[in-house]
Amino acid sequence: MNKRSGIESKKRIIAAAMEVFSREGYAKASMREIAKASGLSIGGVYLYFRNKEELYKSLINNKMRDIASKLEKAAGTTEPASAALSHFLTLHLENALKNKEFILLHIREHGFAFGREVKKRFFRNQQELIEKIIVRGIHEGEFRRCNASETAKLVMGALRGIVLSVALDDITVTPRIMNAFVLNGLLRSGKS
Amino acid sequence: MNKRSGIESKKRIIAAAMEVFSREGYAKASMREIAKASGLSIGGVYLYFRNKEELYKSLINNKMRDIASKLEKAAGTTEPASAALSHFLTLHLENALKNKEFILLHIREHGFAFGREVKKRFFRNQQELIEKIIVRGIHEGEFRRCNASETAKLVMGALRGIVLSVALDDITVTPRIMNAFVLNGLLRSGKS
Amino acid sequence: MNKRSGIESKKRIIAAAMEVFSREGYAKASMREIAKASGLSIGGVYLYFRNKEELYKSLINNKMRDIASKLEKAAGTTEPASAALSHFLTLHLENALKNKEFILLHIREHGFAFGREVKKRFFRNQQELIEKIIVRGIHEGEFRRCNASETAKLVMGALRGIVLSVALDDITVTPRIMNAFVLNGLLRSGKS
Amino acid sequence: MNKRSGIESKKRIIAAAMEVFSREGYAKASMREIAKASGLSIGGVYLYFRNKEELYKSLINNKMRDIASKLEKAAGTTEPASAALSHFLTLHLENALKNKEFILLHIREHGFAFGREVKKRFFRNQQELIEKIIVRGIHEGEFRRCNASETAKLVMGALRGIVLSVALDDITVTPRIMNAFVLNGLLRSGKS
DNA sequence: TATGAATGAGGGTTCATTCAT
DNA sequence: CATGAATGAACCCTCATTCAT
Repeated sequence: MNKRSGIESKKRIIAAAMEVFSREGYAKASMREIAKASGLSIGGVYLYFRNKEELYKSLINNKMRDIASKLEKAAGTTEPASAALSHFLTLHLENALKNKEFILLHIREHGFAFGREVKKRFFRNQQELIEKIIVRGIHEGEFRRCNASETAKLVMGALRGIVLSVALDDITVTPRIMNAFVLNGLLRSGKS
Repeated sequence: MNKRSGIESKKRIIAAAMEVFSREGYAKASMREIAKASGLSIGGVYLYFRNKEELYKSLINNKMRDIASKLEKAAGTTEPASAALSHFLTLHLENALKNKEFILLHIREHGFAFGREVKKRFFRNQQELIEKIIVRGIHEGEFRRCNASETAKLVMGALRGIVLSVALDDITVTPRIMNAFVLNGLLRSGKS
Repeated sequence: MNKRSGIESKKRIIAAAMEVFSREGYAKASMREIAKASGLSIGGVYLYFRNKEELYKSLINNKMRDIASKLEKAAGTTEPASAALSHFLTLHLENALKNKEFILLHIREHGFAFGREVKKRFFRNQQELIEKIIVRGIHEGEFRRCNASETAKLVMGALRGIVLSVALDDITVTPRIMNAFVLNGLLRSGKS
Repeated sequence: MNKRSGIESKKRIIAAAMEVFSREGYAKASMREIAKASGLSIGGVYLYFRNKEELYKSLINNKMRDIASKLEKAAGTTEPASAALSHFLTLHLENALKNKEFILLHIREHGFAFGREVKKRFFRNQQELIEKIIVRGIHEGEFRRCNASETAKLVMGALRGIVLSVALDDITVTPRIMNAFVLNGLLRSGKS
């Protein structure tokens, strides 16, 4: 009968749920464990979330919105496209390191029925941000001509994979090298 | 009591398990469903696999070996490094398309206790294959100087992400564009 | 969702478990049946006992302790050894009648892995109590000279068998006759 | 497809079943294990015994008959009652040592539905043999006067318990001491 | 006479969810 | 707001038994 404000309790639950869902995956995570980790009773958790699914969705949506809003800012600058892209990539990488737990959960349960749409939308949005930068880069003569939309897909995919490697396998990647790779590719200048 | 050869039954189970595990993930997949999908009774499945974990591991290991052996061949050629890499990337992509189901399962349960090591080893091996090509490329003057090991990580990561996007979001990526991206990057030649 | 106090529920489970285990033996007894007999749901039983084994062990240990403590008192008296032994035997018999169910379970699963040690210890202790009485009886000139330890084994064994007959086959044995048998044997005095 | 005579196979099954039933108890013993231990396939066992219950009953009955016939002979002698009883007890003890496995199974599953009657009959018969000896002993002036029927129960019970101790706890009991105990009791001659 | 693949009921156990307090 | 005892469906797995070969 620990009296706490509702908001305080809700926050504790969300934090605990993030921890447990990340560690165990949606299916194996148990409400009992989440309750214990949040210092509430089982019944207490159900006071704030109608059921497991809702708790999970709420988690995903909140985090997703947080991250998306941070990333969007980075794409709106007027600096040269190459710098903007570097900026964007670096931010993604930093974000991944800060939210390892979430990234893992996110990937693991990507195909999962709940929140599937939110996730797809997120990636579509990110891809569009990249595409805009690429288009601008080509327009301003900085980037070589290419199918911007297709290339954005690739950059997004590559970014995703790199983030994945970092989160999943504790691989370290410095933003500098990543940016160089995306901008220059592997070939020596002058070749094609 | 439909009599079938043991081998036939085992194959049916493996196919069914792949389907169900991919769709539901390890934890949510039920032996009942796998049994039904394979046209056997529950007990029948346990005739061929001691338990759920063993069935899963067997699945992962077999598929992994298959794929790895195919990919290894591609890296052993003597063609120019750029062609070899293109080759390698293309094969990975094609492989992903053919094994969508497995790729999904694989990523979803990557951090999962069973078979974790097999998976890590697979990626480490792939990364080494890439590194060799890069080293050769630099040596033969085709690739620009860079930290081969770090770059291999990036290429592997990027490839992984692209494959993931293809498998997860039904995004279409043509090998040609992917190869161009990896080799040339985004910048126009002559810039850095 | 009949609300009851936890203690109340635990008692009901223990009583039900005793009944079912005794009737069916450990292996055949089912948690489902125990649950039903205790008026709880399956899950309810698992609220109080982690698993079947623990429930069984808890049962055995508790009952064993109860019985042992009652019997120990009887052996500590200062009356003549013959009276003390009669006392002890009578108590054992009465106890058997009161705990028929448990005696049955106990014998049935004696060799059973769980609780095997507890049971052996119980009998060893009882045997030692008997031995002390015999030693005293010989010392005080009441009992004939004999190997006290060997004889204690026999008395314990005989007692065990008599108890068994009573519990298993609904044979009636009066303490008076039993005591006479143990003290006098079958031969007429003066013979050997 | 090992060709063997039917009788040979049946014997092998019975031996294997005795071993497995004794080790595991009826409920936990599995037909699979019995089959394997007898060197036959599962189906092979079912060729000789309609089901598990029948196999068990067959086992019990056979062994019971064997043992009973051996013991009956000992009770028919014309020697003095005390010698006859000693003889009888000794035989029981020797028999127990030779058939430890079976004794264990027998006690464990005594209350078990199948074969319960056979077992009761066996003990009733043994008890009657003892009673006859006691009646004769009293008649011939060798035994003190007592309720022969009640005392026979006790002797049977005691014997059973001693046999149990020997089989269950690997306690060693010499026939000499056991006979002395049963005949003389604990008190010094001359007392009562 | 013998095999062993196949079946499916049933057993132990977990866990999301409810509700009286 | 909060608790935690209680429920019961569903899970993994075993095993007696059958039957095509």
